[in-house]
Amino acid sequence: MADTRRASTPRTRIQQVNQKKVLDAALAVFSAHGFRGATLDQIAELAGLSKPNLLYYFPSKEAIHQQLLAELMDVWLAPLRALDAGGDPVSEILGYLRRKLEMSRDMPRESRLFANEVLQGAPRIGEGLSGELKSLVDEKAAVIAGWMAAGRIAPLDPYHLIFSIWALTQHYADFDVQVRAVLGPGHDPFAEAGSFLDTFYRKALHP
Amino acid sequence: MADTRRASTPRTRIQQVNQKKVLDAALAVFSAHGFRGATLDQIAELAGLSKPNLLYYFPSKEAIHQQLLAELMDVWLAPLRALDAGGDPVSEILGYLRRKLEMSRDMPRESRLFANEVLQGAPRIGEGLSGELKSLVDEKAAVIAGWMAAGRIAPLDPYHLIFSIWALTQHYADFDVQVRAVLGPGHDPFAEAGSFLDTFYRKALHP
DNA sequence: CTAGTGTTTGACCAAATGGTCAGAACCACG
DNA sequence: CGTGGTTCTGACCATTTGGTCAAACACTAG
Repeated sequence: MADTRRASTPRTRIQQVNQKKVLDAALAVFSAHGFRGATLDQIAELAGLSKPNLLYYFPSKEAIHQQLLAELMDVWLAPLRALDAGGDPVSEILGYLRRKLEMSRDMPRESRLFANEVLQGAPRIGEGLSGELKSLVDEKAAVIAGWMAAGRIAPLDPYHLIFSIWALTQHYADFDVQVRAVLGPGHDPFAEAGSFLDTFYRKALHP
Repeated sequence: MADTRRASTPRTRIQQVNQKKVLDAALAVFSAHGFRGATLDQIAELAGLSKPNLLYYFPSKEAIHQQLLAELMDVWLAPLRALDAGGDPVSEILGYLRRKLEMSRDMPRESRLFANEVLQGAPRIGEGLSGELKSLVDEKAAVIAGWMAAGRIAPLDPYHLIFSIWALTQHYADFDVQVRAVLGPGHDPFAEAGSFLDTFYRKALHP
């Protein structure tokens, strides 16, 4: 019976292993060259599989890309989800900042995959942005606005405050080459960014 | 005699006009789809020329892309060049911020072209980053460090301060779709960003 | 062992794409 | 007018690339 190879439900150990190999290779290639710039041959070679074998596990290039983005969305939003309305405002926001920066440091490929997608107009996750993402941001922006109204942190547009955290942290992953080129050798961009951003936001948020 | 069609020295009015048409079309297509994602057919059609005719003016796809990047570099660095060591520190930095934000608003295609290039590891302008760009940043970072040492603005890492301005302003061009999706309709992202960033930096820079 | 299912591959295909070329059309100028 | 350079095009080409397929191979349950 035809087995509509669905990546979401691996049945064999081999399937599990190889699907993981493919997704990992695809992440590397897509994030480095963009969707159009990536080729199945590149992905297959990096995964250690033949191209037809790769296409045995995923129905198409599109499908691989889509699954990567789908899996990424959850991980990507986790730090913001963790922002706690009951915590201390400054600690919560700085904590979010720190978690996002750590993600840029530890998952730069994922960051670039996302950046590539949004740069090109988010053709494959447009709904994700105006749906899941917007809902979450609306919710957390309200929390932050509450803190501001209570005078616990400086009054700022909460949406753009969140945007600023995205921009500043993702910049270190997405523009890594540029940052390193400008700083020159002998620097740890992420460590430096950590303390810079901490000071920066601490001052900006002070009521 | 063979005329090595060099885009840099247009001889005829027709050459001038058509080269401009090509570059404009190419900017639109490259910035929207990345280098590999763009096709000569797309560019030719948008420029209103046939593909062979397009290749009469530029020797290759690469050449078009390279010229766009080369021309862009100057424009891109102009705002930072204008940062005046003799001016008032806060005004100068906020002025730089404003000029960069205006560039994001008025030249989003250029911003995305640049972002695409750097995202993929800056394969075509790597030297530009560690040469021209680094020199300029070194110079201006020293100026800012001077202001900080004199206690005229808060002490912060000047390099990362500059990075922060890049990140925050370019974000509104490069992630425009995301920003608009999250804000929903009825917003002017750039206007809001203008006042948010002004307040934000004013607080952060205060000694 | 063996049958049946899951896995892998070489050979192949159609479409897309960057680029070429010979010649036609156009245009300015003596 | 006509001549020489400039501009433009249809036809064509080689390569790349996403994807298919029949058949070979491997593994495991009975």
